[in-house]
Amino acid sequence: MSEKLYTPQSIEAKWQTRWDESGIDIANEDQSDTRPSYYCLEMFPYPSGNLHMGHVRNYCLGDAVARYKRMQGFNVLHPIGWDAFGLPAENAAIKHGKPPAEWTYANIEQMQVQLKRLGLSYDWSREIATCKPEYYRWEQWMFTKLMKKGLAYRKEAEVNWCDPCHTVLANEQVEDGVCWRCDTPVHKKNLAQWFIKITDYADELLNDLDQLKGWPDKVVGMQRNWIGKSSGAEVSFKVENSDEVLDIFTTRPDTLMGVTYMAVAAAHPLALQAAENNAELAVFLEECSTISTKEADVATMEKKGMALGINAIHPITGEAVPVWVANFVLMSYGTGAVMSVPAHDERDYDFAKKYGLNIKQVITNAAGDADVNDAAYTDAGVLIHSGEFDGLKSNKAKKTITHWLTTHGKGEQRTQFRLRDWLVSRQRYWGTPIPVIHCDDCGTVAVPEQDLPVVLPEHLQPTGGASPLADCEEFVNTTCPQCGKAAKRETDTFDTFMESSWYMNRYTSASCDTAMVNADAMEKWSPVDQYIGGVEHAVLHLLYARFYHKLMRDMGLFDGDKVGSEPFKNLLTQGMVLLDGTKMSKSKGNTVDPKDIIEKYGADTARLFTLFAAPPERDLEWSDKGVEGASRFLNRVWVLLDKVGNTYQGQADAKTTKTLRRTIHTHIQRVTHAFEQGFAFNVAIAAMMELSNALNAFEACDDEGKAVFEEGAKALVTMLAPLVPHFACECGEKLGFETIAVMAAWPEVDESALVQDEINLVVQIQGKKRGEIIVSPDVSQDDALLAAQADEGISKWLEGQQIVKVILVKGRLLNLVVKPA
RNA sequence: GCGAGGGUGGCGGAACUGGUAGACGCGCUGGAUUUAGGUUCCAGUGUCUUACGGCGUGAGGGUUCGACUCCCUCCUCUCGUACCA
Repeated sequence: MSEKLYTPQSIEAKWQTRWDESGIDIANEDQSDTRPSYYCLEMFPYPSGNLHMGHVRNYCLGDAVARYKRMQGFNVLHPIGWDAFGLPAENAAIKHGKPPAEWTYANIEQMQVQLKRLGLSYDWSREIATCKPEYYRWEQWMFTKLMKKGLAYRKEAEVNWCDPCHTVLANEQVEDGVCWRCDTPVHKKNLAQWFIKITDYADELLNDLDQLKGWPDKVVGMQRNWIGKSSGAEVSFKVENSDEVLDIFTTRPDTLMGVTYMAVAAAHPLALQAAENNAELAVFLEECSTISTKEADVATMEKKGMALGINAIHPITGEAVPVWVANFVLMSYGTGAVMSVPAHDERDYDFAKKYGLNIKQVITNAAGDADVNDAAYTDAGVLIHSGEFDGLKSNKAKKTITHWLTTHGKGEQRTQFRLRDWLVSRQRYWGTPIPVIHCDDCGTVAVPEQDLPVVLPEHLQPTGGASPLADCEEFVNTTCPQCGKAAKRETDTFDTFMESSWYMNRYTSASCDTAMVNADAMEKWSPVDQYIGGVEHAVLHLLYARFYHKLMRDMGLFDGDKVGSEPFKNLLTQGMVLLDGTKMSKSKGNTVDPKDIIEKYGADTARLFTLFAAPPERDLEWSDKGVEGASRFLNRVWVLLDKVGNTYQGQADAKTTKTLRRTIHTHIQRVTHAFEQGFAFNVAIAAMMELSNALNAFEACDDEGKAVFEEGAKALVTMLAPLVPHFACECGEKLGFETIAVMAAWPEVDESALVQDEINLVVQIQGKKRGEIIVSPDVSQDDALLAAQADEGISKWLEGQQIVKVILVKGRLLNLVVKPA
């Protein structure tokens, strides 16, 4: 018995070696290759050292796509690399006392082996690691160009600061408001930081979303909301007894007459100034500086505030309204100040109630009976208590009031984006050095192109305190490229989203050492035809990558007309891998190690299960029993192939043979359709299982039967090839395929095999199924009705009833609407 | 808080543009093979009901000849929320 079983351990290595030797996974750059090109990309991994099930799922999906497209006749680019900079390497370095570089390179080596065991068809000749100077030098080059264009600039921004550790903490390193290492409360601190002006591209990033027909609607929607274009007015409030002006943005200028106070951020200059001779206020501002910088925390915390003791002058009425500081106003958003209209904004309403501030209703509903006694009235409506603007509807009032402000020099119509400029500097060691030199005389100077790359020293050891780069004299000390005097290098590094924002383009030209990308290669491969990765990247990574692609285009690195302005044509966002309903994670201890599964069942079983257990975009619940089921299926197919060429004593007459052939071709059609419709591999596999079951139930008793059975077996093996490539190759060899199964042509549907002489037509009465009739596929409504009335099981439902309506859905059902006669 | 997505048997899921709900797999039950266990094979398996049949896709309402599918209200879970990647 065991001899009959398929043994993955012995065949998987064999086929992996053959694929390697034949070079079938290398994307062909040869001009003479006339196949259309197809670029399939999975989000590259962070080299944590261990391949987890999330990776396995991601790469099995991508490999199935890449292999399917090769079989469809495409010249496929399917690259892999490493997103190698980042915080975890520094954490590991602190823990193990080894430099992050050492840890990272060792992990990459380990994960290469793990990936290869899965039998993924990668073009390893294009492998990149973002921590290598030959990669990040182009990122540095790009940044210096952006500085020249004025698209990169320096500005103060808040960071999480830990005093004892003397370092900036990532949000992830702040746990319940204290430092993860020393438990000291974290507070905010301002630091000069580098930004890239993504807001200059906000409109294009928004408009080009319309091009992304191959993206899930949800991702497009999330990006649209993230960019958050809104129109409204900028309004200037004079500060009483001062030359200062408080500028605010509002989407509701129609409620301007209802302003009863102003709110500014704790870090706002007006607040800081007022606190200088107000001890109580200073304490409050200090308290505000300890709250989280996370938007979710800011939005859900208790709203607190304090009067600054100064007033602003209402631009229209000239009345004085008090200026408050409020912990929910963010300095990083807009101007760090807002006008407050408690009558028509929920948050302002709650705040006003809490602190006894005035509430002035200026909008009412059409009936004129809306009140604000218990809650804010936030809908649009008609203006009241608004002087000359009374009686205007909200929409009209927005324009009228904005116009009034404009003509009086106190404001103007403005478009505001929720999107903020991209803060790209990090106060960390393991990242791309920002290519800038600080000179006492010349200021901030970009490193000239010929001096790039600024190479990160890889031997340094982080301690958890300040970046070791700052203490590395041979790195820090340099000369000013402009005046030649002694100067210091910037010791901040780039956000790792910088590296992952352009890697998809670098793969097209991985070995190019004269430019960031090669324009011809970009034309051949870009944009990515199919991008696959986790939905957690729906906004940040995917937005930054879209932005970067446009930056590269505008830098003239490729022809935008030929390549296009978007880097990813189609996007598949895969779900997470769960165990017992929660995400598999090391910290929770609910992981399944892919290595164990591969050792026990083979890579193909692991691949088959992850593709079968859930649709790609949904979360996948891990099931050991399900894995066994996948393994059983492969065994059943393996045994099934022994029947090829054999004749049995069955009753497979001509009709049964014809039915089998129809089944084979409807299933080729269904599998192909499932592949084409969003890569629904789970549905495709179910259809292949059905085909396998149908073949298994068939016993050929003549040559015709044998031939059809063989046709079905070959189609099944061919369609399995993108999913379980080792298994399919071995089966293909067994069946005498002319080429190895993974290079075989995808089976084609023979339309003539699909034709049916008669079908089962469902008969419904009042929409409920009451029976079936056997009719010709193109039966007329009248004939179908006669056949239904002639059927005993159906006609009993028609006794004493009058048929008032007949609906025939061709090939599907007949519905009779009746009423008592 | 805000933004987005999901909820179908005991479980994972299927159902083309509104047209037979539960394909396929897991589990379970019974049987065959086996000294036994495992494996493998065969049959059954939404639920209530003796049956006829009724009821069933998170809850409630609506549109329709017909609703898992479209509309409204609500509940709930998941993801993102800008220094994790």
